[in-house]
Amino acid sequence: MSIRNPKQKLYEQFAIVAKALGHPQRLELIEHLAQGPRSVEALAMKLGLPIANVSQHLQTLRRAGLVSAERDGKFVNYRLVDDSGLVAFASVRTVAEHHLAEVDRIVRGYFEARDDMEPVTRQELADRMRDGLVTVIDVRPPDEFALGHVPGAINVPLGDLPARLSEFGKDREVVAYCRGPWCVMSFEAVAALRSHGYAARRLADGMPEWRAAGMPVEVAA
Amino acid sequence: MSIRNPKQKLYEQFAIVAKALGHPQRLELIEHLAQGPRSVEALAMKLGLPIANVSQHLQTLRRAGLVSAERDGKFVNYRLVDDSGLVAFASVRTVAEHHLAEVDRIVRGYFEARDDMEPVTRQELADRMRDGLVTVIDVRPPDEFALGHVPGAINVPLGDLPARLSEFGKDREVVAYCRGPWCVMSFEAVAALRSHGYAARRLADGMPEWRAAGMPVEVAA
DNA sequence: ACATCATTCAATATAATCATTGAATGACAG
DNA sequence: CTGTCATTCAATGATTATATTGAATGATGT
Repeated sequence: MSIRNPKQKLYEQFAIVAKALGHPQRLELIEHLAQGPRSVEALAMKLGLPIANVSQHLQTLRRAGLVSAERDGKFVNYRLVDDSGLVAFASVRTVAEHHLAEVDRIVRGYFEARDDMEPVTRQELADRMRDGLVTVIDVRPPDEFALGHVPGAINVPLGDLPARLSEFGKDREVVAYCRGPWCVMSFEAVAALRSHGYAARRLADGMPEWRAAGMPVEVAA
Repeated sequence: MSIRNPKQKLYEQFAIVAKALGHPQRLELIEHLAQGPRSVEALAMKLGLPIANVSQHLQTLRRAGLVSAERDGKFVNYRLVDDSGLVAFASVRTVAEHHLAEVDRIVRGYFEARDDMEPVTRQELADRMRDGLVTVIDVRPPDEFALGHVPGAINVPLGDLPARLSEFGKDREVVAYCRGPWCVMSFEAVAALRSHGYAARRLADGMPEWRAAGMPVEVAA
């Protein structure tokens, strides 16, 4: 039996955090919780997973200090304890973006040409919105939109997009955003818009990053 | 059989990176590689692990895009591909520091009073060194010291410390640093120095962070 | 060609993680 | 008190990660 010295014990603690981030569905849970607090059931619905399974993943995240739980009547609401989990997620994502060829391959699947996938930066979007040059659409579900969105953005859940194409002019660029830098709904929205002849691009990241950058956020009344 | 959509595929890629960070000994490997490139054997020696085991861990890190390998004669030298892996490690560490009680407990084990463990910041150390107020010791092994150290620091490997206590004056504060923010050698050095009546503190982080901050680095001739 | 050395590979046993199921808990409403 | 509902727990098999061993590979020097 190996004696574990303090160094190893410390590293084991760090590894607990990294391990908690090391499962695709826990990452998805973090992304959803970044939109706002949610009950176990709500999260299970969003991910399309059994409740017991989600409950266990949430407890793994809690043991890693990433989320906290608070009981509210029959429900238990989970939330991110602070931004540090998102920062860790973002830095992991950065490694994958820069060094895993597979990520490139997946993203490229959405677009014909490489320059088509160049996203709009936060600042660029803010400037162009001020000048009235763009239509901004938030492709998340209405409940997430209600918890906070880019001022002036229209809520067009991805499923509704085909039926609502006529709302947009082909002369104005449409910028789509959703939950985060790699939330695929905005990729799909842009791909759909383009296939119908609209000029469309993605915002480089999503709502939590917009909020974290100190940009104005509009909340439903 | 589940069909994996692009969203899930993306998250699986991110999870590969996080999973690679999710093992204590792989984190230790990263910390060592942050000092400079190393062969498999050299790393195995430093960690005290079988070579085949280290080789496999390194390949996990390579598949995650964190390290790269280059053959040099009989040896294969591994190195961090860039700083992004260290950034990810640092952000994972931040979560653990802030939210895992166990980390606090381990660190506290080295010190009697809480304020005794307050570390010296990089800038504070630079200022006080300029004024000639402190003795700086680098407690890493000589080979790591040779690859780059704080200018003016004395190399006192942890094992040699007891025999070399007389080199320091009890009127000058001694600042110890090693491989990174949680490299326990500096904790142990400070604890040892204090138990012999010296005024000692730790640098808040280690060599890689000092270098990354653009501070001057001295390399052995 | 041969021996040597660093590394990787392949095979194995062990351990940890994961998804699923059904039962237990804790809160609320009647 | 009873029934209902959200969540957690406990137990299970299935999958995956890990450590260990010994053999295979690839480069070097004689």
